[in-house]
Amino acid sequence: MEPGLRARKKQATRAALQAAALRLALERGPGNVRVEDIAEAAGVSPRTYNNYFSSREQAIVAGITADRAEQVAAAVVGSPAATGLGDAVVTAVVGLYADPGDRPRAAMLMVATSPALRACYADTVTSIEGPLAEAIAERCPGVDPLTAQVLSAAVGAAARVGLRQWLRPATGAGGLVVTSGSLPDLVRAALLPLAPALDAAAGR
Amino acid sequence: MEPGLRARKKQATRAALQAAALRLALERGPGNVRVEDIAEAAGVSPRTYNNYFSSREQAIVAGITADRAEQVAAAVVGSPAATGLGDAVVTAVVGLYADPGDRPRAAMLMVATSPALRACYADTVTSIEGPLAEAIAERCPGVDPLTAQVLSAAVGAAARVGLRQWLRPATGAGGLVVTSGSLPDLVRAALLPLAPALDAAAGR
DNA sequence: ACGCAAAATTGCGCGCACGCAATATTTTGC
DNA sequence: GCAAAATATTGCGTGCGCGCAATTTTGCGT
Repeated sequence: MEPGLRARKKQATRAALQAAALRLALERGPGNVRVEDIAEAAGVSPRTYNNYFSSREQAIVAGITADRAEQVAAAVVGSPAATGLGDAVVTAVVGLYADPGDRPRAAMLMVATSPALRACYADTVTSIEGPLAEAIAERCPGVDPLTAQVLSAAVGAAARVGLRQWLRPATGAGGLVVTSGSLPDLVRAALLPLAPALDAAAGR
Repeated sequence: MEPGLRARKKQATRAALQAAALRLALERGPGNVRVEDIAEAAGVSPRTYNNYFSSREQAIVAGITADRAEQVAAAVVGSPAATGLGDAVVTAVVGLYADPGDRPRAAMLMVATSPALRACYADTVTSIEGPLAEAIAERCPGVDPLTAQVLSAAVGAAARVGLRQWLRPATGAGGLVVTSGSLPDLVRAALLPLAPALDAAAGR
């Protein structure tokens, strides 16, 4: 059964809201954009905005991190069967942060600047946990569903730590090493300590 | 240097706010308590409330989960040196959820009922991550600080999953096993998959 | 004891999130 | 096609979170 007019229109307005939010935030700065503005730009009532997104920042970051979840899940189930679960997951997640061009880079800079956006952006990794858990369960039919959930939640948490580390504005004083490498490397480093747990669960 | 009058008074009003919030929430139900009420009960301005807590629910849950963080950290560094890091951490965290009496149980029931409180309660485990990371670093001087952070974040995430599982209102339909055991057992089960990662990091 | 600087409290105003009920639009069944 | 059921959009009202500036309280040196 195809989506139907209703669902398609819903997706359309959602996309319009995301696009409008991102555009306005980029050209005015995130602090100078009210929900009213976004709603107007998308041709919809302010109240309707909050039917789609439950915070002002959500639409902006949603415009950046569109379909992370499906990406990771697909990468995990699609990785060669020979590789261990740890490698598969780490590679899949790191793949999300390979630099994809120029427009996104400006967006990331904006995210790094605004604390509210940082927080919201970190929260988006939560959205991958569900699909990732399913992917793990599918790849390793033997594991307890709860274990799969736990592992994916742990992966999410680790990714958040890596993210946080990357967009830390350089604390200055006490920090011994402030040089944060490239994002993918940082995320990989953050995920690595979890590999033993993943492999142990996979190996039963 | 002892706290000084200033800091002590601050702690006093914070405690008063927590107590008032918890009391009012228990006797009226969490939905029927406005910030204004809590502030008034604590003899302070509504604006001041938000100088101490940044959400309406925070004061309530703070009244329940007082000094979790120090507890866990102490338990980790204080556990016998012979036990592996995995066992030490698991035991320490599980120890937080040993049933401590009757008043807390009523409070937990209230938390389980209100979605907003559930979310806020889950967020509180985040507060243990910092101290836990320090404790891990102290116990195993060899490990990378980033690794310590990652592991404690993962532990927090796992604990959240256990919590969520426990206070799930029984989805009914598709759930094969809805019988959730006791909270401590559930949390232990959730933490167990991470033990390999902890031990691996500790053993270098 | 006194006054001054630091810090906490307070009032004010703005925008946001959301429940609720009314309204408009789409889908379904005939 | 068309009425009815299902679902989406909107306006309104309430409470919340917080930046800002004025005011009060606290701590300390002399």
